[in-house]
Formats: sequence, structure tokens, C-alpha cells
Amino acid sequence: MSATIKDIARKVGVAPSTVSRVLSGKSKYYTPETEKKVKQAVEELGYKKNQAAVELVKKQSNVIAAVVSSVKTNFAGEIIDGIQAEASKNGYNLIVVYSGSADTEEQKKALLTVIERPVMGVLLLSIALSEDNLKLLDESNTPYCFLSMGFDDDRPFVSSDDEIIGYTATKYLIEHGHRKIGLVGLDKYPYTGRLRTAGYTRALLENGITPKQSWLEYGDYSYVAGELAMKKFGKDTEITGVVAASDLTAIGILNQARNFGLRVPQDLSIISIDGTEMCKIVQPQLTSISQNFYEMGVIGVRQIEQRVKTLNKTFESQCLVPIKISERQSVFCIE
Amino acid sequence: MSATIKDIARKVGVAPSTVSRVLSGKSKYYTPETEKKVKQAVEELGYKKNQAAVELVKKQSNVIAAVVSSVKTNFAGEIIDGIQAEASKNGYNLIVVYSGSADTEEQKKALLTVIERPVMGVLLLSIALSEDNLKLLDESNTPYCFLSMGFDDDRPFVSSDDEIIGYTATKYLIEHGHRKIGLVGLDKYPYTGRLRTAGYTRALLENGITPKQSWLEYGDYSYVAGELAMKKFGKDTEITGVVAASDLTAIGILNQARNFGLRVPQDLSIISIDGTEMCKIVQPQLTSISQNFYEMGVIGVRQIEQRVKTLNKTFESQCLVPIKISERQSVFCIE
DNA sequence: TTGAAAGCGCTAACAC
DNA sequence: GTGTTAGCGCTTTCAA
Repeated sequence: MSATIKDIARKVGVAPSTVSRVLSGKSKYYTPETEKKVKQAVEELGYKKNQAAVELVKKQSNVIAAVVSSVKTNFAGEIIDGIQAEASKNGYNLIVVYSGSADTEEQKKALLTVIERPVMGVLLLSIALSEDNLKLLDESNTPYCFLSMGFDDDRPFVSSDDEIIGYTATKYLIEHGHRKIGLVGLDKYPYTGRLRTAGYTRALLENGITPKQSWLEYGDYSYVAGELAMKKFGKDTEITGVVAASDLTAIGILNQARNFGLRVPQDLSIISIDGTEMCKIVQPQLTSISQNFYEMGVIGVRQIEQRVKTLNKTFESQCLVPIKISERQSVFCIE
Repeated sequence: MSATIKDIARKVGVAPSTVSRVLSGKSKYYTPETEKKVKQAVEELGYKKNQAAVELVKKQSNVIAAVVSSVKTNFAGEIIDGIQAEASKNGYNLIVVYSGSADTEEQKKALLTVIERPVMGVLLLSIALSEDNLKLLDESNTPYCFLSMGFDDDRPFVSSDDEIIGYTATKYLIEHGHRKIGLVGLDKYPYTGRLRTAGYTRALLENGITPKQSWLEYGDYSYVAGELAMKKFGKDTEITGVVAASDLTAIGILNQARNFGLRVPQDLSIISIDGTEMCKIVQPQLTSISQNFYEMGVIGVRQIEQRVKTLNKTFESQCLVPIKISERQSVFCIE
């Protein structure tokens, strides 16, 4: 097995504690001389710190864990980038574990691999935890924060304002002359889908438009959801503009519309929600409501930091990061 | 802090070792009665195992670590899926850490967060380690295996046969009547780029075509690399077909060609390498040489297993997984 | 079947 | 500055 500080201590002729001090850089407590000898022995023996031992005695570590609902969500990467950057800046390490979004058992496994060791905090990316798993998380006393996910109660999260997203997207279409506007791919019940739908409805109503049931196609934010919805709308739909639940959904709509022989945006305008790189690689490029995923990651790390420092669960912990409209080529002004 | 086995032991009125036995399911060494009492106490106290302590004494864990070169590579997700599935099947847990591909310091940090604790093995996804970091990895005595990455020496890896990839892609174009064939987006020096170029050249030569320097545009597998190369080729290029280093590169070529007013595939055929989902969401859908990334992940886990079990570094450890051609819509037969 | 005791590799008082 | 000591939470002999 690997060398330990004892081995080094023996080799150099000092006490293990001295080695420990050198290795932890407590520079007030050793001479440059010992430092040099120790460092050299470390090199020769190929010594590697055993973090398990360190964490056991210190009861805290500098690793932040991110639990991600699925490998495929295309914005997860941007959030992780943000987490990584901010973590790195502060000397923390990041580990991420993946978990099927739906399966409770898998969620639990992912959660356990993370909270069964002394991590400094856990960030949960757009993952809807079951009741049991939520309880698990609470009991673990590990600081945590949800990202790209909201709650009605007082759980800590950082996300975008989904009502505003729905509202802004719809309003944008209305301002471009659209009156018959579809909403596609949202899930019906949870927080996000509900709020976005509410925003959509508010925008319509405020502008004297009565929402029609047939304009609404729920789904799972996927490419296929977009395709399917467009098929249902049909080639001769009265709809002139549609709000898509995600970039992928928007592309599904786009391709299916094209297959119908519809021109985008002349015959059908599309505005998508998310604003990931995908918007820029399809033609026409997708106009989108862009979320600042990177920033969510950054703030998430800060939330964990706060919680570690203050040990105070009651400070303000729900945070909404601003969105913006990225005008590209998929919305047509029909005035 | 969290409850420990001592707390449970005290509460139930048994020794810590007994609690440990129950928790580890060594069912020969306790009565159902004690089991029940212990389990109940665990529940009431919200006890959570401290893996740091377990790993310290057992000196091994059931977590496999994956080091990924960047969040953005779009095939990393497929490899991770494969790893996850196989790991899960065998009761291992997966953690992944991200590392900038280029920066040596970042690589080192990523590597250390992983090998400084007793992981059972580490999988490195298409990451080119510096000499120092390679040494670090070797010294750690942790079993490892590179994925989607090859070597000339005897380091363990599982990958596709890059020479065959280059050859097959080029041959496919030739069989469809193309004689002037571009190669775009590969990096010039390392293993992958060199081999694919070799395969490309062999296919050309075997068919009596003399490769031209101007058909070759190196790059970094990115979208922009594709765009740039196409710009260099120009609107009036003699090239009728091109092999793209990655799906993203292919899309870059596609869009730039379109901007030139070229029709794909009638005026320009494109075959891309990788075959991720991206190929299916652009129009026309991209014909590709598809790599079996999922399988790479699966095999990677098995490699780690082998190495743990046999403790034998010398067994066959370089593995090539077969590729296939996915015919879609971006190659035109000009015969 | 259970308990007592040792020890994994490390850090953190405390004494010198 | 450095050594000695205790102990983090757990598993694992060894006895009983």
C-alpha cells in the first residue's frame, strides 16, 4: 500500500506530527530545514495523503458535491461550469454524481454516496427528490441548495423566475404581432411547469387574448415532445407563434414544422426557453429566453459557503437570477 | 453531529461491534432480535454511516471515479451512462470530476481529489494527461483505464480504432463517387488525429487518389473549427465531400456551407465522426461514423474490476470497440 | 452470538 | 520547533 506520514517520519527522523505540520503548511511550526527533508522524503516515497483519514478527524472536507438528474440535460453543463469556477476560486473541489430523475432508489443511492462522507455541501441540479429522500437529506445535516428548481416552501434554491419566463416569452411573441400562441413541452404539475403556464396565461389575458385549450401541449421538455406537439397542431394550425419549454423542444417543433413544409419563422415563430448553445447551431438560430445557468452554479456555491460559515439555517436562501431575451432568427414580426 | 455506532450501541445496550455486524449484514453473527433493535435505533437516531471511517479501516471502497476533460464534450454523457449502468449493476458508485483538458494544474487538482481517497479505480475520459500527472496516477497504485483515448505504449485504454474510423469514413465517401475529399477539425499531433489522418490517407491512396494539402484543415474538434475550415475552402471549393472530426465540427461545416448557398448534400457531402444525438437534430440529419461510447464505459468498469481482482497489471488491457456507419441524409451519391 | 481491544492514517492539543 | 498522546468512527481479530 501507499506510504503514510509515519513512513516519512521514520525516514526523516522526526515525529509524524511534524510531517503533518509541514504537509499542512503550518509554516510557523517548523524550520525550512525540516521542511526540505520532509518534502524530499514525500517525493521519494511517492507519498499521497489519505483524505479519508483527514476527513475522519477533521469532520469536514473541502469538497462540494453536485447531484445531477441526468447526463442529458444540456444546461447541466453550464451550471456545473459555474459551480466549478466558483468552487475552484475558493479552493474547494467538486465531485458530481448522476441520478435518474425519476427512480427513487437511484436517487437514494446517489444521495447516499454523497452524504455518507463528510462533504461540505451538496448542490442538487433540477432534481425532484421524493419525500423520503428529502428527509434523508435533511437528516444528514449537510448544507444543501437546489439549483434550477423551485419550491413553494422555504427550502433553499436558486433558479429563474418561471412565471416571468412564461410571461416574457409570451409577451415577446405578442409584441411581434402574434395572437394565437402555443405553449409546448412543459410538465403539467410541478413548480416549473405550473409557473410558466401561469406567466403565459397572464400575458395572454393582459393583452385581451383568451387562451385556448388547444394551444397547450404538455410534455417532458424533450425533443420528441416538441415533435409530437407540432404533429398535433398540424400543418394548417391557426397558431402563428409558439413558446417551447426548452431548446430541445423548440428544435423538435422546428423540424416537424419544416417537415410540414412550414417556413420558420415566416409561417411559424418559435421562442425557446433556456438559451443554451443549441440555439446557435440550428438554422434558423433560435430566439430564446436565456437563463443564466452559470450564475446559478456560482451562487449555489456561495449559498453552501454561507451555510457552512454561519450554521444558520434561517437566513435568506431563495434566490432568483435574472433572465434575458436573446433575439436571434426564429421569431417573425407579423404586423 | 450525526449519530455514530456507539450511540446506537449505547441506546440498544449492545457493543459497537455488534451494531457494526448488523449494519454490514454479517447475518451469521447476530440474532434477529438484536437486528430488529439495532435497525430501530438506526431509524430513530437518523444514523448515517461515515464512509470516511469505513474506507480508512477497509482501505478500499466501492466507488469508481471518472475524470472528464470538459463538461462540453457531447459524447462524455454517453460514456458516463455506460459507466453508470455497469457500475450500478455491480453495486459500485460513480463519482465524476471535471478537469480542463489543457491546464496541467487543473488536471492535477482533479486527479488528486480522486486518488487521495481510497477509490476502487479511476476512468479517464478522453483526457490527455501531462507527464507529471501520469506519474502521479501511476504512483497512486490506483487501478485506472483511459476511455476514448489511445496510446502507443502499453497503458490500459478502451477506444475506437481511429485509423479504421478515418479509413471507413473516407472510403464511404469514395464509394459514393467522391474523389476530392476534405478532412476537417482533427488535431495534428496526438494519437487520435494522427491515426485518423493515416486512415484517411490510406483510403485515398488505395483508390488511386493523391491527397492534397489543401484538403486538410486541422482544428480542435469544435464547431468553430468546422466553420473556419469551410470558410477557407470557400464557396467554390473543388471538394465535394468532407470528413468531419466530430459531430459539432460537421455542423459547423454544414452551416457555413449553407451560408455560402451550397446545398448539403447535393453540392457538398458531409460525414461526421461520433454519431451522437446531435446528428439527428440538424437538418439534413448527419451521416456518421458512430462510436459505441456507451460500450466503452461498460468495458472501462470491467477493466477496473479485473485489475482490482487480479492485482495483475500485465493482462490484456487495450481494447478497441467496433464502430458502425449510420447512414442518414448528409451524403450524396454523385455517380 | 457477543464484547473487548486494537488499529486504519491523520490532526490537534499539550507539554517540553 | 518538535515530540507525545489521544482520538475521529469504524471493522476485525480474539476471547468468552
